[in-house]
Amino acid sequence: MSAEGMPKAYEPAGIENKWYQYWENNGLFHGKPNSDKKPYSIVIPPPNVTGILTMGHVLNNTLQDILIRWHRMMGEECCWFPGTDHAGIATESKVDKVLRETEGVDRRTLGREEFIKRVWDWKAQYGGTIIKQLRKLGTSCDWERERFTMDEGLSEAVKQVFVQLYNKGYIYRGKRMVNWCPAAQSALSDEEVIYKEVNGKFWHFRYPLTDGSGYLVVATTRPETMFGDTAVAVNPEDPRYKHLIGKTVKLPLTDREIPIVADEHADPEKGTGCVKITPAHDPNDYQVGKRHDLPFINVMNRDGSMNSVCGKYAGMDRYECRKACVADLEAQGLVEKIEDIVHNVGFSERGGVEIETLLSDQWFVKMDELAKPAIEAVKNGDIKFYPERWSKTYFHWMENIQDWCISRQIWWGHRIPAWYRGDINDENREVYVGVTAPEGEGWYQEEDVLDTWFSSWLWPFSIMGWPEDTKEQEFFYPTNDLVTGPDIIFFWVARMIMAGCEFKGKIPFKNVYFTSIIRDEIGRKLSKSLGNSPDPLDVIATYGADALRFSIVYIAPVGIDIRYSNEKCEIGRNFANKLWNACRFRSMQGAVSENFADISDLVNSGKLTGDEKWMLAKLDACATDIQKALEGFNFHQAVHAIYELVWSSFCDWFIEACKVRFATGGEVKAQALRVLDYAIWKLLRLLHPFMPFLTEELAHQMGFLAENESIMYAQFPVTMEAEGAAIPDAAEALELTDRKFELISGGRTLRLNYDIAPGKKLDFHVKAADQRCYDFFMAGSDSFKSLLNAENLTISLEDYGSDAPATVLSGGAIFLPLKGVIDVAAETVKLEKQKKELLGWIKGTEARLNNPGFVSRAPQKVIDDTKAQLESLKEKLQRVETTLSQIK
RNA sequence: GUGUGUAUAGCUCAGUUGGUUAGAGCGCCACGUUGACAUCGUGGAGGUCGUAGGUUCGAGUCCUACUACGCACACCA
Repeated sequence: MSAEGMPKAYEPAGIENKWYQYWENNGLFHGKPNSDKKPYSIVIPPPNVTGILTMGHVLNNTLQDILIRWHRMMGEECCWFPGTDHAGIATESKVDKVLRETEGVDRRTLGREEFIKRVWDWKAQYGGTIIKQLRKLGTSCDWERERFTMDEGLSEAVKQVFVQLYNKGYIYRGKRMVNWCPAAQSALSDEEVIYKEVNGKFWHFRYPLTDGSGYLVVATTRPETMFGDTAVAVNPEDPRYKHLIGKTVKLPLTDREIPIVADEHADPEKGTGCVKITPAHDPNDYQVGKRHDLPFINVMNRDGSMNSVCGKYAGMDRYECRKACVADLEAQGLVEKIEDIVHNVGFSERGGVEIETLLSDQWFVKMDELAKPAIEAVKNGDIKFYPERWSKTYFHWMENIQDWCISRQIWWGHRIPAWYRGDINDENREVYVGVTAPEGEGWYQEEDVLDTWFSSWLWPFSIMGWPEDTKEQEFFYPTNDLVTGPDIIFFWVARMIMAGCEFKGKIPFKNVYFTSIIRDEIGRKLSKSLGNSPDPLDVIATYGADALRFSIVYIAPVGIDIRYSNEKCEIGRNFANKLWNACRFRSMQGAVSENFADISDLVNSGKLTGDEKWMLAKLDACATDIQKALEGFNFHQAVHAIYELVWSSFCDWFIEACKVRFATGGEVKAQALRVLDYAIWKLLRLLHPFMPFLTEELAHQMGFLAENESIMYAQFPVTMEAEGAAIPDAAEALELTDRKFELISGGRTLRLNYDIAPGKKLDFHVKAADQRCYDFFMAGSDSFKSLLNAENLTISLEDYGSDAPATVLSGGAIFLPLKGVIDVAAETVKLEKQKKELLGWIKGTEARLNNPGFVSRAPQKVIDDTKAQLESLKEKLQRVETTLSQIK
């Protein structure tokens, strides 16, 4: 393709769509379970089916895509299993809301069956949004294997697991204190409760003693629950109240009489030392109630309103009732005082409303036995966490694990496979648990559905067809890497490990990489209400998917929160454009070289220039760096390595150094182009996992691939040594070329200091530091000269020998011969400053070497290095002094 | 309360098992556009590495305490 075919700026939109379609239509994402290659697999953390793509998804899926594309290029048989989660409560409330807004009906008026049908309809119409959006990002998921947690097969897995755990005695049903969400009108697990600090009041009420001898003052933050009080507790050792134990008080606003009991739970230091006991609405009070055999009085309806036991307050909302209670107590003179306090209150993760704790019949999973092998798997290193510290969080939770409340009083989800026979209110009615309904008359199914996570925890194998035996499981299970946010370590990661160990007898994945949390530029969480949550699709439209992917990894710090703003995507966009133009420049020099992929003959011929060896060595180092970085999940480091390679080493130095050789033409140009092509093809492959679209486009544009080939399956670069063509004298070429480039920068500084236009050709003189440098600089003098934009460049072992501004560097000194224009004063100041610095370093280094402690204790290598350093400092000083004396 | 993290240039962050001139990007300043790229180039300014101790021949790096800001869990009448 000619340069005319390449616009001056990279325009991603059309290119991205073109290649994604090509990849997907040609089945390039598909992983086959019976390959003789090494398997590599990832399961996607299934996004909510109602969801739309967020920056969090972008980060998470970019990282997974980097991993899978990298492994694919290393010749492994890769499969990334995608899908979505039915997200019980979230989806149910979302569809409920939509129905209310659009049709004016809610789920209750529709009834269970009709409502569920509507949810499926809704899912069919809008549910695929996030899946379509993920494609825009370039994710190479195996879409043929897309699954949904309520697909038939996955539902089967859920039932099997439920029955299996029930039969093992790990699942039980019982009346327990649970977290209740009045918005969803369902029980929640402990993990679904978020504690937030809120400003509240501490009300001190007078509870009159029945015998008329006064009153007790109890303090509470929840006045409305007083209708459920069945005792007042005092500490048995509390001298203030000891004599009252066994007496009763009259519960205000009711006509009930309740006992004063002695219980350790009452802390004399807290509040008034007297605590109202509401056993049906507080976990601690529940325990007290059990110890003292108190009645359990439920005072609330499912929606958080007060129920019939509350007399005239019945039907009021809990907050309304709170106000009314306080007002009425005040009127009766029973309010002692009201304090302002800040306290933690539990909120429902999904509903956002304050949760209630109340007694109800729910299904639970006993977790302690399940946890044991899962703890062991992380302890013994079968599963590794990155960053490693998350394993502490994991252990802490796992070692204190509580039973898991899995029943939800909603409709959208997997209905619990349990059936009852007998009166619904009979606690001893018959129960049957099985995959299918029992035979016989009179059975009716449990109304509740399962917690969403009860299907998600099976994801790594249910997605592969479990409980059927499938080739997918045989080949791809356990998966290799899991990439997810640390916020779901309990919800999902820990439970998947337990499920894998229990049902497959094998861990579900080997490595877990926990991503950073994305925040806005000033560190706030991204949220819709703050309006600081960028739409990734807008970002992709503006900057390109590759730019977004690259930038977000580039700016992601190691293990702490990411501060994101759209402007940061300029990093990736500019980088893409830079590479695009480098390739555009190359294509202007003529057709792609033959044998661009293998230059071993050239390497062995001994014809490589120093610059070329330097470039190839840089590529080697970068390939090694990226390999190492990705093996340790250091995405950030990998991206920085390729950025540095492309922009600095390749564009700023190597291409610039090539230009003079292109101008020379003939064999010189042909060799330069071939090495350049080799380098471009290599760095495109290095970059492909990070910027898939751009690299595919350029690989074709440049002619590295035939029309029916894809860079997706090109080999991920290894070092030239691994290719069987080690670069001769690579280390020396690296060192001496660096020195040469350093001298060139020095020369440019001289030019600027003397206000000489960059375009003006002028003479330079270089005094090489030693014979080795001299020989190397002479061999590469063509680019040396052109990079300096010099009219003449003399390289010698001699000083320039007259008054000229100079800079002294490790490779030697560079002089700018300016007859008569030298600013002696300025030069003297500059050189004196350098001399002073050098003297300081020499003094310090000598002091170190004269320190007996250093010489006797430091390793020999450090001592040798220090000595060598001192020598070079002294040499440098000498050159500075010589130059100084010549100026004067 | 327990655990855990962070503090380095104006901003956002790198900085290997301690090795002695602490780096990058952005921003800033100066100069530059007859063609790879102004989404660019060349050069420059800018940091006593949160504070105080300690270990060591040597500390941004290890230890202790403190300060500030996070996060998780627990408590929360």
